[in-house]
Amino acid sequence: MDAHAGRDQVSAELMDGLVQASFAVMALLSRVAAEHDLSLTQLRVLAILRDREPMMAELAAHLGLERSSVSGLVDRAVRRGLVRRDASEKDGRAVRVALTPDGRRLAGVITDKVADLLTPMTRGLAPADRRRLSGLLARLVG
Amino acid sequence: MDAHAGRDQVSAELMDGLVQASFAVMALLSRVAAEHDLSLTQLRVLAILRDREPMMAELAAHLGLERSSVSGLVDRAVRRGLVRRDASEKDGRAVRVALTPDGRRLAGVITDKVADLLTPMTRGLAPADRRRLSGLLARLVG
DNA sequence: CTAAATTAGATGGCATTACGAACTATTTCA
DNA sequence: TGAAATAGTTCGTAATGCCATCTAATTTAG
Repeated sequence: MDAHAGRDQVSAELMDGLVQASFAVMALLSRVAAEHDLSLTQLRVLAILRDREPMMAELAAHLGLERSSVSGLVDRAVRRGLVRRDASEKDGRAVRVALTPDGRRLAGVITDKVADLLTPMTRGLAPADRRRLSGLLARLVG
Repeated sequence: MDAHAGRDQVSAELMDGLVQASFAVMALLSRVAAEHDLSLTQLRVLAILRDREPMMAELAAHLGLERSSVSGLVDRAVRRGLVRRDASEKDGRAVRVALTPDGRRLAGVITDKVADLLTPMTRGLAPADRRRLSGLLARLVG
């Protein structure tokens, strides 16, 4: 399409690949989330809490959301019994968010399901290519 | 964590890479969208309409949304002057959705901006690696 | 040591998003 | 022609996420 002789710009092909692959992955994640009556954000919360017990503000930072948005998010997760609010002992204002056993269980199930669904997406790639892709993506996000 | 000697499962590393890279790309897209007072979905609509003038139902299929969701989406885009609803001549019920000149202009600006922001993400990759990644992603989504 | 400023989080009001069910208008087909 | 199917819209509902505001606890200054 537009040539855009970009000095050092990402190529249109790479941009397209990244964007399309991302949408595909997000669609897959949304599907899995929906199967368990979760939003994508709730799914993210479970994933984040798998190896952290952050304060509300930290969780908000991880999610890239405002504190106020996370309040309601955590409310709903608590109502479902997936997440727990623990009062901090150091700071009477602060709250530590943690998975309940149910939440941890669900997080595991979801991880497995995502792997299940991601597998056919990578069908076209030989094992060596998968390893290559894995390495390249790691360097991309790292 | 869990070994899960998956017969042919996607590796935990690849899953992580794909998911994390996708979230990074989506965050970037959301940021660009927000800069122009658009939601991620509105941004997608503009991108889709760049090379199509679909019926409402086709647009819904592209987005993976219900028809009813797309009605409001298009309403708001029309109100902003980004998108046009053309009555089909073949079918008195059908509506063709198309970009207005303003919408097309904005779509172009956004594409450029996305390329701009994607570039630093790929800073860690040598040109050859970028091409490799591009090819691998193409095969992933293709 | 108290008063002011800061911080953590919650709350309320708002627009958007997305869904499903019900509705209208136009085809299509029997 | 009349019944069924189809294209979109509308309506009611829940969730998301923002901002501004509020409360309570903690720091910092004077």
